[in-house]
Amino acid sequence: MTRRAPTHRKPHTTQVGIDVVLFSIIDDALCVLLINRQWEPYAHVASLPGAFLRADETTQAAAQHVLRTKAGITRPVYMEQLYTFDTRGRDPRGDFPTVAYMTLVPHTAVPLGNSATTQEPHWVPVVRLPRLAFDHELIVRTAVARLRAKLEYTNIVYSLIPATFTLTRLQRVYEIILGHALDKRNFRKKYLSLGLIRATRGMERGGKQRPARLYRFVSRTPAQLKKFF
Amino acid sequence: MTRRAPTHRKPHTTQVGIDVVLFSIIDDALCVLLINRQWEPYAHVASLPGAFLRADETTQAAAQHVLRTKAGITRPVYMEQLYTFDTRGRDPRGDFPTVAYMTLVPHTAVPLGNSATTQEPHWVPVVRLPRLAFDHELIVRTAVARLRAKLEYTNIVYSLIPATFTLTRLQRVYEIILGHALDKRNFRKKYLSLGLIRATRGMERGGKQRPARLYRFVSRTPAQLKKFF
DNA sequence: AAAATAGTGTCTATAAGACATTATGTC
DNA sequence: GACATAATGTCTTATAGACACTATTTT
Repeated sequence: MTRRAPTHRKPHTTQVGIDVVLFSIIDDALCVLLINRQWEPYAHVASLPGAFLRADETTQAAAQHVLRTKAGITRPVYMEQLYTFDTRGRDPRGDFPTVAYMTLVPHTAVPLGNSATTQEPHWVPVVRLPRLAFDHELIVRTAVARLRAKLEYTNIVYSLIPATFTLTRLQRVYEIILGHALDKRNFRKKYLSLGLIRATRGMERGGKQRPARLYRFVSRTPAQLKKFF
Repeated sequence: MTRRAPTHRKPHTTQVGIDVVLFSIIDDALCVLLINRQWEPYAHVASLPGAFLRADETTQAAAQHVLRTKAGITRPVYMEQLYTFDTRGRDPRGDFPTVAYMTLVPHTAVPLGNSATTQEPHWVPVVRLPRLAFDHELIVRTAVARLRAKLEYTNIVYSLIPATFTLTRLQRVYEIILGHALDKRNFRKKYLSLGLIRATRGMERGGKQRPARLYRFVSRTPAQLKKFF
């Protein structure tokens, strides 16, 4: 930021929006958390949970605040800034930029149920998006694209699955997000060679079949990989 | 953006910064355009050209306006939104977010020289950055990382070189930005196989040696590639 | 033993990387 | 003809992708 010449014009200020795209895998579908708007504009239309940036708050803190108050998420999850949207005419109240964040949580981490502050949050598969308020469809599509891309060269799936998981489950998550089937043997060969996960001593029982070995991520913090999928 | 409940609190508004990282290749170095600040804070310290977002202006339009007024760039160049920075304490005048854009121009497109509005713009190799105002060093580093990454899977180099160019020159640009040497035969084999560029009938004369064939990009618009470098 | 999913290896095709010589201009 | 850069191809290695059967548990 460069300071302007000292003119006498009052500096322009604007509201800044914060929107959060919260992804989770539910019932073998990539879902996004939506709420129903209560007031105009777009009353009763689905939208992303969001807020206005408040004084002395960073956009990241604001996004975390949205997660807490709108989705009841308190545990740390993966979160990254997605993009700052400011298409003209996105909001009938006037133009202002909105900083969108993308977050990932295992579905077990999200308490659902309506409360006074939660405005009927609900999960919707991204392939069945309803009409969304503002430019939120664009935001969701951008987030899906980012998620798919990042899946290929980072380890961020760790944030979508429980601490321990079977390789079949991990592969399923990849298939759900990427939208196409993967070869079982190639997936295992490649994933194990990355060194990101390690076998535990546990087995997943409960099915009517041979139990599967449980794995876990060596590290549950974001990492970039040279080569991936 | 979700509208808040109709409280009686006045909505918070803030200034929004716009900063532009303008890259060009000059004298075989990746350079960034800096200006010298005239006023506090950080008077006489180098900084990125920037501005405050004005009323009824998109961030992209604001970035383009900065390009025009601070760097004299009128021709279309490659520009993309980089990231929105809002680290605490970046600006002693208070915290507000700043939307950074990254743009690329061939050095021939940039008229240099000081004018009333240009505050001594000058090109500085990114490997020899001086002290920068605010969090501009972080912004430049982020931009360099983005540029390097994008070089590998997009065709955006077209915006850094003249309309026609030799393969040696193109390779040089890649080497300069990536920071390491590339094999001549492998580079040509791979680049030509991508189908992004086409040989012209022209040759580059002027040296004391065998003239080199001139090529040009088939399309000078951004494109994503499946595989690249 | 039937059902259901777990788990495993080879072969082929493609891409990446190392590497040196000949060609064609200018002076 | 000396100089300077242009232009070109092969071989090796690594990675990606296709592909099918055996193993282990539950009921």
